[in-house]
Amino acid sequence: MADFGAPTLLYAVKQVELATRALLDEALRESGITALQYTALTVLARHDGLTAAELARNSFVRTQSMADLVGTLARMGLIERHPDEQDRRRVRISLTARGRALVTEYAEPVTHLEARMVKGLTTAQVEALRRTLNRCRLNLSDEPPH
Amino acid sequence: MADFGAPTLLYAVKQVELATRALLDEALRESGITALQYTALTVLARHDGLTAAELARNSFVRTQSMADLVGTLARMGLIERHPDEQDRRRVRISLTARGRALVTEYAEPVTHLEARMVKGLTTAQVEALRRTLNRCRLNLSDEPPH
DNA sequence: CATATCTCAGGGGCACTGAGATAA
DNA sequence: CTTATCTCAGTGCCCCTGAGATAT
Repeated sequence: MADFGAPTLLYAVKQVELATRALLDEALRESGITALQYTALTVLARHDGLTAAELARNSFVRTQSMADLVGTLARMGLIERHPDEQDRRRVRISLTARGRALVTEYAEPVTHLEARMVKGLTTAQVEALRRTLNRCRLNLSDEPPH
Repeated sequence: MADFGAPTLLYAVKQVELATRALLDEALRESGITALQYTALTVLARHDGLTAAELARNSFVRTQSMADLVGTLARMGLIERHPDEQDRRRVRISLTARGRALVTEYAEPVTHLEARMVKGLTTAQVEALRRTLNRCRLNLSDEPPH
């Protein structure tokens, strides 16, 4: 495939993300959920009881946007919402058995996709990529000086 | 900001892309275009005369999706479409003066955003990131063996 | 009162499928 | 006839703004 120039790192990141999203959407098509919805499920699998607002902040989107996504997953029966007894503004989110099964079912294809992405790179290069990306994320999360 | 776990590289890439998209959308808000539209304009700035189908393949989306985006940019007066004389199925796309001016106007903020992202990294680390991301993109573009 | 969470209503961007016209 | 490009029609997800209810 032609590469129409990747002059900036921002563009390079975007391109890799576009490619992974497309391939992940394709792999998930039969399940009826999108790449973004699957990603949200994996976050919940690792952090049971998060609220929609917490998920939103983690994903750099507005609370309302995350509420849409959460509502869709709830309608699909993949997550459950329970009011927090201590702070009744909050609604904590948990995976259902079906949601957990779906995450497990696609763990292997996702691992395979990631292996394809880093093919030909050394272990040291992969670890450097991971560390660097995490650093970039932190840099972008920081409040800019004012 | 809390980091709800980044177990996979796919997730780390997604997180960085989400953060950059959010900040770029914010910077571009006054201009009335989105981060994705701006990215398309920068690609056209560097590769005048591409067709919508070529842009689509480069962005891992369907021709129809790119046609929507191109139509929006044309309605805004940022690009122009000209039929190809040699192959009259093709419609070649060029930036208008206004489109070119917009790309130029935001070049500096985009550079600043990228500098913020890589703050604290060495030149060698930044170059390794660029090379690794480009390799990942190529790995994902390759047709998988069948 | 100020702040945080959640919800509702509305709008637009962006991706998809499917089908059709045109041209190589 | 097959293939590639572009367009139209319809659908749904995702993200936004703005406003309002509820709880801290």
